Parts: sequence; C-alpha cells; structure tokens
Amino acid sequence: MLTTHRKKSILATLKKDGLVIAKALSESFDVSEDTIRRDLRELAAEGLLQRVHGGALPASAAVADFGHRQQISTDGKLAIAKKAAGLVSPGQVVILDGGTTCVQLARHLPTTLQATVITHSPSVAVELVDHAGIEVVLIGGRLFKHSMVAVGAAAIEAIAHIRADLYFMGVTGVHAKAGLSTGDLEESYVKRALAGCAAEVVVLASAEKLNTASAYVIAPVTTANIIVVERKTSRVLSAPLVAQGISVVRA
Amino acid sequence: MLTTHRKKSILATLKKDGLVIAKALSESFDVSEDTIRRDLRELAAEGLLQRVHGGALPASAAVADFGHRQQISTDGKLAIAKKAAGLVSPGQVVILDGGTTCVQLARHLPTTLQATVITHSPSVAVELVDHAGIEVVLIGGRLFKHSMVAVGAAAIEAIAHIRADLYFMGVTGVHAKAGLSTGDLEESYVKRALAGCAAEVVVLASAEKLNTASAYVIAPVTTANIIVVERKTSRVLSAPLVAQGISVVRA
DNA sequence: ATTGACATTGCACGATAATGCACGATAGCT
DNA sequence: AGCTATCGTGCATTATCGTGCAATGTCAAT
Repeated sequence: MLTTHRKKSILATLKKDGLVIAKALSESFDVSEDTIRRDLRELAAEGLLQRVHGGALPASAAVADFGHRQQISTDGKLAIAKKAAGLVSPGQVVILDGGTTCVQLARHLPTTLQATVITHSPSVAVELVDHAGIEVVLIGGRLFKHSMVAVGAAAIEAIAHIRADLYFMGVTGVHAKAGLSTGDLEESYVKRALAGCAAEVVVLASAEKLNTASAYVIAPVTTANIIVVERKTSRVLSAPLVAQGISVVRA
Repeated sequence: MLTTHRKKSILATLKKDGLVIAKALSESFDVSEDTIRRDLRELAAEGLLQRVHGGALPASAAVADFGHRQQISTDGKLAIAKKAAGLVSPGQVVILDGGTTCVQLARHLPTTLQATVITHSPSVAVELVDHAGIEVVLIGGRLFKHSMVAVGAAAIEAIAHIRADLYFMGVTGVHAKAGLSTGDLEESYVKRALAGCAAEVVVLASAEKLNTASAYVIAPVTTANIIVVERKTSRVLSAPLVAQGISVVRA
C-alpha cells in the first residue's frame, strides 16, 4: 500500500461520505491508527481536509457557508457599514451591492428612512424587509452563489434602465493605478454597469483591500467619488487616492 | 459519530425544522442528553443558535424575524413542503413562489439535487445557497414586502422569457368555482404569468386555504395539475377538485 | 553487494477530548 | 405552591491524540 495512494483514497472516501473516521480507516487499510492520524494531519496541513477529534471533515464545509462569512465580518467592516449608512439622504435612490459589508450597511440604515434601494443581492433585500420606509427594487439574473448576487445578461439589461443617486460598491481590490477590482468576471461586468448608472459612487474598502488588485478590473479608481476606509488607515495608503481627487472618508 | 459532525447535523436540523429538541436529538444520535446539552451550549456560545429550555432555536437575525412567521407555519405546511420537494426530478427547471411554504420547500430539496430553480423570492434564493447542485435564477422587480417577492412590470417581463417544467404556486385561496386566488393584485399578475410558462403547476394549499377565495383571482382552479394538501384534509373538500381532473396529493 | 540517507510504520506513554452518570439547582406547567 | 422535566456541574471512564523512538523498507551512490 502506497502512502500517496492511501491518502487519495482517504480524500475520495471523505468526498463520498462527507466525513471519515480514523478508526474505521485504520481497519479498512489495515494500518495502525497512528499512520492514519499522520495522514490526516498531513492532509489537513495541505488544507485538503479539516481535522476533528475522531476523524476528519471536508475542508470546504468549514470555509463555505455565507452565514459564517457574515460572522467573521470584522469590526472594521462594521464601522465602514455604519459610516456609509450615514451618507444616504432621505428620498434618494440608492444602489446597494452584494457582500457582507453591504448587508451590514443595509442593516444599519435608519428604519425610518424614506428611500429607494436597488440591489442585486437577495441577502440585502431580505435585510430590508422591516425598513418600512424603504422601497426595495430587486435586480434579477443568474445567482452567483459565492457572493450571493445576481449576475449575467438579465442583470445587465435590468440595470440599463436605472438611474440612481448613489451606488455603494463592494470590491476586493482598490489600487491607485490598477483601479477597482473584484474576483469574478461576471461580477465585474455588473459592478461596472451599476457604476455607470449612478450619479455618485461610494466604494467600501476594508483595510486589506487597499493597495491590492484582484483578477478583474471594474473601472479606474477615479470612478469612485468617495472611498470609505477604516479609521486606522494610514495616510500612506490614502494619499495616492486623494491625489486623484477622490474623497477618502475614515469610518 | 464525530462530535463536530453531530454539531453540524444539529445545525442542519435546526435550519430545516426551525427548532430542535434536546431529547429527540439524543435519541436520534444515540448519545446521552448530557452530550446534546453540551453541544447545544457550545453552539450557543459560538452564536450559532439560541438556547431555550428543552432545545434550541435559530440565532441569526435574518432567520429570526422570518422565523417568526415560520413558527406559525404549522406542521401541516411543513409536511406539504416536504411532500412537494419530493416531486422535483433531477435536471428539471423548477419555479418556486414566495411565501413560507415555498421557503420550506427549498430547504427540503435534497442538497445533492441537480436542478435549476427560478424564483422571485429573495428568501428562497438565500435558502438555496448551500445546495451546490442547484442553479438559481432570480427574477427581479419591485419588492412586495409583505410576501417578500418581486412583482411589477419588470418581473412580468423577465418571466415572459422563461420556460419551466414545474411551478410550485403558493396561494391564499383554492376554490373549485372561484379558482386560485391571492390577497394582492400585483402578486396575482406575477403568479398568472408564472403559471403560464410552466408545463405543470403544483399548488401548495394548507388546510385553511381550501374552499376559500381571496380578493384577486389568479386563474381557474383547473390551471393546477396537482394540488398538495394536508394529510387530514377531508374528502368533502378534495372531491370537487378531483372532479375537475386535478390530482390531489395528501402530504 | 554494501552502505548510508531517508521515508514509512508501529508501539509506548503521557496528555487531551468526549462521554455518561450522579447530584443539586432551576425553569416551566398546573 | 408543588410537581416534573430539564439544566448545569463535578467526576470517573474511555477514546483519541501527539510525540519520541525503534524497526523496517527503499533507493541511490559507492
């Protein structure tokens, strides 16, 4: 029995059953439990599975889950969301992106605020149910599950008929030269379309997004009128943005 | 049985049923109630659920307020949702209406099912995130908050381009003569449009809906190919429907 | 063929985690 | 108020874990 072969089998079993148990593996491969433990430890170190007492679980399950992602939303993101919520004036037509920060933003809009919110994120829409004064418009399309937003031709088409006052854009990268970027091609198209139909664009950028760029560029950084960053953001990071005429707001 | 796996199962059960009972869990996992209590305590400490005497409730705010309505969702509705979920075949294109029953239906679709779900309910969309095999298409429009569904011209327009195998329709009234009806005009337009583009229409009707009619008529009752009703439904109520050639399924 | 470097494995042992039971405290119902 | 189910805690038991070490096997260079 080859070690690598055994490891592959373990991963295959894991994928098939959703979990593996150390004792059972040791019997089925006829090796000691120590050996299995070693295998599991090594596979866990490679990020191929998640080690737990008694066996292992798939790695993805730990990472996945949107609800979980929302929980790891940092204090910084929360502060950004609150600050951004304050930028909305009564009567405005506002576009809210998907992503955890925008969900937080929606949650922190005053419940009494009279406004129209346009969004392609079902999560944001659900969040706004009990904001009596807010008219919600949902943009349809194929649902990109990783970010929980509608994308695709249908979404682009729906956006084409919209004019908004304000667009709160979530991004994964803000770079003075590379521009605003995100990790999914379809998403970048939608964000570009949304930016194009709003009078003012507000980018929400938590600390780790600044001065980085992701795979797909949405637009030059000057597309943003305002960028909301964390309070602690150093001047070194904000200066190049301010130099291009962007208003950098600290949360 | 792995501890971690048991906890995940508890959370999954909680999500499915809206509550879990300690004693029942201890029996189904064949461990002592102490162990279950420990699990629940730890999950509660992580903020993943809310501990109550005798069991636990969901913790998430988004789930909670919808869960309020969901709690009044009777056992009957749950049974209907489960039964209806079993009507979906792999590979089908399915339309899911809004409403608590359809959210339950979504929740009870097999996680491994390969299918396309079209919906105008953001709640349903959110529910299907962790069904890896399901492609979700969101229909946009103005959000009618009471039912949490997209309605209006945009929704109708989007629906016009759709062909589906199956449409699960929620209604507030099913009457052999008055037809299928609902309490909102806009909603009735959308439901009619959805019914028109599906090969087969399945109506989900909990006990109190039968033999009643609401303000706005969607379509004649014969539009429905199948009506799923509660197990206890009397023959007196189902007979007039069967007489019109509709298949009445008891949950 | 021999040797040495290295990987793999099984075993021993102390440490840690998980579980079930016993007991007194508490919550919810009548 | 009184009853019962449920709860939390301390403790003993068992399973599982990690580490160090020796035995075995592999492979390449000599």
